[in-house]
Amino acid sequence: MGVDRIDVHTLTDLAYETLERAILNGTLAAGAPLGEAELAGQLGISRGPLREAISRLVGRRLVQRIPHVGVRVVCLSDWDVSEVFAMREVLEGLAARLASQHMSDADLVELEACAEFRHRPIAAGAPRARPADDFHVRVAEGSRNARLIEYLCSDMYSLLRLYRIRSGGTPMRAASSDEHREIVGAMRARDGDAAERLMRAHVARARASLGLQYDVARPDVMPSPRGRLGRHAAE
Amino acid sequence: MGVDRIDVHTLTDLAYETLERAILNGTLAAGAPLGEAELAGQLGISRGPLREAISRLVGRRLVQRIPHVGVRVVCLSDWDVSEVFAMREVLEGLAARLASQHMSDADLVELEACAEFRHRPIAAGAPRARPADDFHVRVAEGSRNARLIEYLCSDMYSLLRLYRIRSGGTPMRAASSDEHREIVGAMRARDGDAAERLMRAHVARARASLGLQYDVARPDVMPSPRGRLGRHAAE
DNA sequence: GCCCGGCAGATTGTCAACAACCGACATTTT
DNA sequence: AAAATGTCGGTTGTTGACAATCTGCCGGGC
Repeated sequence: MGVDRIDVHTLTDLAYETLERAILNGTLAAGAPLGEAELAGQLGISRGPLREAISRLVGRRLVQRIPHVGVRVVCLSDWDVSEVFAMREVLEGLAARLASQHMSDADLVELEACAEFRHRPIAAGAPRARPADDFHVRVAEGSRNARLIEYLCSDMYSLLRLYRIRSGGTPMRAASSDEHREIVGAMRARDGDAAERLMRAHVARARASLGLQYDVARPDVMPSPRGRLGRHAAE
Repeated sequence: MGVDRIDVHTLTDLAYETLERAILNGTLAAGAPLGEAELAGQLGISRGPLREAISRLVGRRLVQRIPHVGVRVVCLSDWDVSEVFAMREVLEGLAARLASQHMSDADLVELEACAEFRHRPIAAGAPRARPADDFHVRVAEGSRNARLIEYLCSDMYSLLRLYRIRSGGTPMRAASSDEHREIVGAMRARDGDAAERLMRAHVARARASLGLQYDVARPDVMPSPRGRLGRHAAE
């Protein structure tokens, strides 16, 4: 085959990737304010590309910008996480259903091997963005639905990792691996309905183990912090 | 309750909103290339804020940027739309389930009134971004899940409208209203399971009426157009 | 002693100019 | 004549400086 196409990296791209990594890593804590001049100097670039990178993050809703005040990393409340879990439940259910149609038998064998490993200690040393040996990531990729993969792996898992960092380590339920194996069993039997049902229950139990409520009306008001970009969990 | 924060509009915000509207309107056709200098002059602003607005759109995946070449509005293939519909199916199912728990009886009466109207001729004169009298929008809002509402109404429906513009008018199925009424019936009975099931079937039928395949392996390769920002459906 | 108004400092928003790169055309070579 | 190569115009990427705005602090007034 020919040579791989060299992917040109503009400064904006570099800044974007660096910031994204820093946010998902925990280097930039949730709620932390981002000073443009400081960051630009730190990255060795001008404020222009940096602002474009930040704008891209705004579009992805990983950071919030208040005009003339500043930018800060999003801070997920328990409520937000609860909402994310509700969506994750049905989306992962869909992924499991699709995966049980699209994954080959060989894929499923590999998947079963991943059922054992649950989240390793986060933020340890996970330089690559998408650890492909995670069970849920594998199932998502097995769906063969690019948009679903993108949303689950790039948007949703990122947010949840952000939350886990904020609220300490991972609970790591013991029964998780068993549930994984059960899901794989349904997929091997090519039973999409069962796979979806089991996956939804699995995610629901994961949410419950976090002690998160659900089905409750949203308060809809948050006491906005007054002092210049609240120092929530920052610094 | 406190007062709503008055939202100051910076030039970047203005450009962002203008571009978003233009894209979802069809003024900027799918696949159309955006020249920075031209647009900046047209909006009466400098290239700086415009580029930030575009970056935000990149983050939202409404436009694509190729370094040193240019920016163009995303062009959804039938495949992409198929993928979106798969996600929409489960997400709207979730919305229906949640809405049947959260919507008041009065809300449901109003909702039933919306069951009749199906999409009016698009792009006619819909200046406001979120027509609140659409059945699906109402159901989404009834879920009381802010993230779900945001994703369905701002991201998903926008993309689908984009696609409808490209491929002519809306099919407008006749049975749609009946299915709507059936869904409302399940919600009035506070039967979340039935509401979810019916809504999923409803969306699935809508997809089928578009003649979209599903469950098929993705080709995964697209022959990249050669001429400087392919003139797909541009101009 | 507490509240209100103005001042200073810093940060963000915007702009115009410079540099780097890509696509297309004209030229040269086989 | 066809293919490869050099050059040119135009667009994008990046920078530094300037203007506008917000925050925190200080002083005066009640």
